[in-house]
Formats: sequence, structure tokens, C-alpha cells
Amino acid sequence: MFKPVLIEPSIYCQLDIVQFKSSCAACSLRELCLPVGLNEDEVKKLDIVSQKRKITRGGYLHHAGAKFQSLYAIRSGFLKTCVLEQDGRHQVTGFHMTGELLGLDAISTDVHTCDAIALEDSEVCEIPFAKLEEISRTIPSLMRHFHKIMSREIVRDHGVMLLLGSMKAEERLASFLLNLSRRFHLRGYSEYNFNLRMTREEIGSYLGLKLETVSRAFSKFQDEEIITVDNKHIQIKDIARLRMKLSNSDVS
Amino acid sequence: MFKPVLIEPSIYCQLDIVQFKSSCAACSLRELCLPVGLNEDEVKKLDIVSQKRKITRGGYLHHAGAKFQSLYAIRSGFLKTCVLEQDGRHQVTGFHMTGELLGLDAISTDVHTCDAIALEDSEVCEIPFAKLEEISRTIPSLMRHFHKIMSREIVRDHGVMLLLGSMKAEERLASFLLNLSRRFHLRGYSEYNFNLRMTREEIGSYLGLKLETVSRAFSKFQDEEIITVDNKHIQIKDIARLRMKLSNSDVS
DNA sequence: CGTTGCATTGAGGAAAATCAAGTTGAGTGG
DNA sequence: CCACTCAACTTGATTTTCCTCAATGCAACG
Repeated sequence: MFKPVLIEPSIYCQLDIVQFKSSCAACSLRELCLPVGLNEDEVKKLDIVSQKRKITRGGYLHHAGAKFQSLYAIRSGFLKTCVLEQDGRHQVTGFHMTGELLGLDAISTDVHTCDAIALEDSEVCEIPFAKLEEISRTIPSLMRHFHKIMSREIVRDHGVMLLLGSMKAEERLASFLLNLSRRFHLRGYSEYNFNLRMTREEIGSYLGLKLETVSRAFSKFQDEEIITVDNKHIQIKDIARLRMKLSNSDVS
Repeated sequence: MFKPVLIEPSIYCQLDIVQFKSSCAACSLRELCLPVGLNEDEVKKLDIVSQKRKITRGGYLHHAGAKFQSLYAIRSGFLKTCVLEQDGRHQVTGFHMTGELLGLDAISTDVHTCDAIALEDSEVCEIPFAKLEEISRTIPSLMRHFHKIMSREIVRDHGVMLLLGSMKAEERLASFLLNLSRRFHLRGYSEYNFNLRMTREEIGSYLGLKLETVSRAFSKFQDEEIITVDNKHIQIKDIARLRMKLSNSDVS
């Protein structure tokens, strides 16, 4: 089922065996998570740092308000992050998968500003931030890479702001599906067939819509034969028309 | 009119005189822009870096798509940043004032992802990013401070996402006004009286509303005697009730 | 086999967008 | 100083979109 694109299957199998010995050198996510071009010594420095941790479905990786110690690189699984306001308002700010880095928001105040919750059994590398900063002083390419990751998060957030501020319901859902499709594809899964890990309500929260609106939009896309929806399973039948949903608002 | 809170007026006047000699040591924004606790030698290292630049009202600090070289610290003035999509969709992602840092989004791809436009005559310090990274390797507190600034931007964006995803028009406008009020206050201006630098349309774009909706919400707040609006001039008459607009939706 | 959580669908209503006049105010030039 | 222009703003009427409320379906699970 798992088909890594970046490495040989044999290497991946080997990984499976050593999976409780933390090792960046052998990690299948090296290309996602670390800058290319580190030499062996540099990679070894990192090995000291990280430690693995498992979170079962529904479990918290961290709570909003918790003291910040570490960033988390997702090794496998699927998580959501949500911000909460004192008045009970809350919102999913992102869905996160293999190779992505969580906890960047907490650097600013040394306190996590969001909950991170596993939507399926997941495994993360815990990276103590103080150590990462220390090591990155001696490895400029690592520092640069880290800055790019933070910046990418800012760019991503701006994209979501654009979505929330100027798209209609169907455009939002199309954008969401295309984004998921691309990210699954990057990780070696089918870009046309995948299972949603989140509920309609969580999708709605992320997209600034109510769950009924999400459901209706799914049904509409299905009627139009752009996708098929079977509960959590999505098949994209006509990705070109799904992309068209983004740019124009003309409906037959 | 200008009443800096963090430094003595005399120091500020002195600054006015030397304003074309770039000097972080003498800058009135030191506390905003630099980590506290740098010694003189460390501050001098920074002086090499930055160079001033003026942008007149309506002018671009940078265009989306431009090659990224430098971050910009705002010394004075007021700017907006907007993202644009290929399909013509565009959105204001932020309004920025004295002491804030622009260009963080561009680190990820070495290309600016948004336009930055001056809404009044402004002055910025140009900080070549490569040099900043280099210096921050030798000054850990500077590196830490920079990471906190990036992280703060992520937290800010999450706040905007929450606003766009789950607030009604009046709540958004109230949130916007309170945010401006706080930021003016921090910079030594009145928290109850200020002039908007942006149009209703720009406010609307930022808040995910049409300009007419913004205008109506202003009028409503005025009818309720929470604020007075005279074109661009805003007076907050009852900040408590403005804050209430955020938390509850009950209207008399 | 009832309970529970999630999803779908319909009907009605509220919020904001859109469309359409007007108004105001700053800048321009006679 | 006045007329003119233009952009920004306000306000009202109408339409669209999405939310809310409610009923129902459906699969998983003790």
C-alpha cells in the first residue's frame, strides 16, 4: 500500500525493522525533512536530537497552552491542528501528513497556541527546539532549510486566508480536494483515489463552512460526475473540471 | 503628535537628525526590532547590515514575483501586503506599521509571494537576508528573536484564519478596530482616536467582506454609539461594547 | 438490536453579495 | 471662487449563498 517515491522499497523495508532506533541517516523522510547536501557527520549531529513518539487515533500530540519544548516531524499518520478562543470559538487550521513539521506557532511565546490531534495512528520525531537552534548554528544549510520551512508555513497560511476570504463554498472544497490530491501524490499514493481522514465537520471548520454545506458540495460534485464520494473514500474522476471549479464561477 | 512610549522624546529628536545615517544603536525601534540584551559590539554588527529606503504613498516596496534579497523593517509609515492569484483573485493579507518586519513569506522560495504597497509615505530598513542569517549564527539571541518573529507571523495568520472562517461581518470589523487600536496604542498614539490609512475596499478585502458590508457595519456601530466615523477618522467611544461584539452575537 | 456518531437531504430564514442610486470631499482648472 | 471630475463612501432594494433546523439514513459497536 505504501509506495515511497523518493527511495527504494528495500530501503524502506530496512527502515521498518529499525523503526525504534531513531536515525535521521536512515529515515525515509530525509529528503522531505532535511536539507539535501548534508554530509554524514552533519546528519549524525541530528541523530542525537530526535526521539520518536507514537500517538494513537484521537490522541493529542500537544495541547494549546502547553509549554513548548519541541517541534514534531511527522513520520507517518495524519493530524489536525486547531486554534481555540476563550469564547469557545475554534477552528481547524490545518491537516498535516508525513514529512511535515508541527509546532512552529509555539516558538513565538514558548507556549503551544493550538491543539494537535491525531486523526489516525501516527508517529512523530520529537525535535527539541533548543538543540535544533544550537545545531543549526554550526550547519548553515540546516538553518536555511529551517527558515524556508517556517516561511513556507506563512505562505500556506496566506493561501488559506485567500481561500477563506474570497472563495465560495464549492471553490473552497475543490481547492481542498486538489490540495489533498497533490500531497498524497507527492507521497507515493494515488492522486485520484484516497480516503479522507477527517469528518465533514472538520473539513467545514477548516474551510469556514458548515458540515451540511460541505456535504452538499460533495453531492453536487458527484452529480456533476467530477468525483465519486463513498463516505470517506474519494475518487477524482475529472480533475480538469475540478480545477475549473477554482477559476470560474459559471455553472451550467 | 508622535509620542513614543519606549524611549525619551529627546532621543527621538536626535534620531530625526541622524535619520539618514543608518544606525541600529540609535534607532527608536530597537526594542521592537532587536532582542533586548545585545551588547554594543553586537549591535554594531547589525549596523553594517541595514540600509534605509523611502517609499512614497502608493509606491511598491516589492512586487509579487520579485527576487528576494532582503527583509524590510518598517521605521515609519503604513503598508499593506496583498497576495494575487493567476485568476485575478487578490486579497490584502495584512496592514503593517512601525516596527514590523516584511518579506518573511519570500524566504521559502527566494521570490516574493505578495505585493507590499505603502498606504502613506513610509521608510524602511532594508536587511539583506543572507547577512542576517550569517550574523545570527554568531549571536544566538538574535537568531532566537528572529525565529520568534517568524513564529509570531504564523500565529497572527492563524488568528486571521479564525476571523475569516468563523466570524460574522460585525465581529470581523470589531476585531479589526480593536487590533488597530491596540497597535496604535503600543506605538504611543491614542487608542481611541486614529485615522484609517486604507479604503473601505481594502478593509473589506482583508476581512473577507465587500466594501458595502464594511460601510454598513461602520454605520451600525455609529448608530449604536460605539464609535464615531468621519470618513477615515475613527473615534472609539465605548471600547467595552466594541469588545463585546467579539464574544456574543446577541443584539438588542 | 438499540445506541451512537457521522452523513445526507430538504425547507426556511438570515447574512452578506450584488446592483443601483446618490452623496461627499479632495483635487483641478477655468 | 466656482464648476467639474473622480474616487471613495453611503444607503436602499433585491438576489444569492450559506446557515439553521429538522428528519432520515446508515454503518459500527457493544
